[in-house]
Amino acid sequence: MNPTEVITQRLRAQGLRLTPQKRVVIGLLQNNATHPTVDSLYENARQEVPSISRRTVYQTVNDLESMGEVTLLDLGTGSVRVDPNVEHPHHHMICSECGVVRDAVIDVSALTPSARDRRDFDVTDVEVNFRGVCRNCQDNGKTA
Amino acid sequence: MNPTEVITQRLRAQGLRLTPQKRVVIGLLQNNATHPTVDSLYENARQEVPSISRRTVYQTVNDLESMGEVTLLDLGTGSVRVDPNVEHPHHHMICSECGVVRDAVIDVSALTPSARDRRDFDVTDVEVNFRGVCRNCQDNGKTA
DNA sequence: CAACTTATCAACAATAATTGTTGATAGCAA
DNA sequence: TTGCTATCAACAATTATTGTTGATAAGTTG
Ligand SMILES: [Mn+2]
Ligand SMILES: [Mn+2]
Ligand SMILES: [Zn+2]
Ligand SMILES: [Zn+2]
Repeated sequence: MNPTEVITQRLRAQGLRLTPQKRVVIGLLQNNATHPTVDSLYENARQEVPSISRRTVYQTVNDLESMGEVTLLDLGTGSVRVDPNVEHPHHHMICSECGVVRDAVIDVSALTPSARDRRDFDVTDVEVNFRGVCRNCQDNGKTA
Repeated sequence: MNPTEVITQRLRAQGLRLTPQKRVVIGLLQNNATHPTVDSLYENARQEVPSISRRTVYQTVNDLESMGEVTLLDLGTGSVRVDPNVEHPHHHMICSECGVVRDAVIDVSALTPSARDRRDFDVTDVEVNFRGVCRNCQDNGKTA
């Protein structure tokens, strides 16, 4: 996502105002590679703005998505993940045990459905998910 | 998935019984490449067993998944899709407009995260989703 | 700075997919 | 046949997310 000053500009351009709640959520997302859920953003945001509601975090996150500042990932972990890394195309590794999501940079230029399949389907996006077990969960399994 | 007779055997081996409801759901899944939702299975099943409940369809589908006879796909379309094609590894094309899901057979052997990424993550499965617009939705858009 | 306009806040309720629970029933096993 | 136990299906609960709304507070204009 863009730096906070730029986002501020863009929000204003949309006719939206930069409230303290928005400021906090945006701050939490800057350089955040953890792919947080809305709920974890909410929990962290309340530390700074205790009165913030979950609804406001949803609103903010949806606004940011409309503006293209974040993408919302549905990776089958039960709830949406917020990804502020929209600059560098990438894919994901998802831990089946704990749901943690990590970035994976791979080349997908060779990935294409057969000509036959493409004839009836206009492909706009390719998404690769590596499913597996993260180091943490591997270690926990070892000691258990 | 296996032919109905084999599934029958395997159900019994699990201590499960082959009820009329299960029979209908299994029948609906045989050679079904539409990746139906549980709800669509339910709607079709009630035509044959009007008293069937949605819960029973969920139960049956979950039982079949535990037995490895189907896979349950969460593709971000709002509800789970049931895929009876477990014999041939394949991937999917998902229409962003209507949610229709089609099979796509591609080679993913070359798809690997960097050695660095794999060091901390034991990858067990690679999932490729082609997002786009199906022929039907393209045509509807044209005439609209 | 003051008045005005309007978006935002946050509480509350609604929605939708899925799972949990349970009394009655019905299908296997002896 | 008799009994045991899994299944049925109704009902309620759960969870993530969205809809609604009166009160508030932030921008804007003068
Ligand atoms: Mn990412
Ligand atoms: Mn399939
Ligand atoms: Zn993990
Ligand atoms: Zn479509």
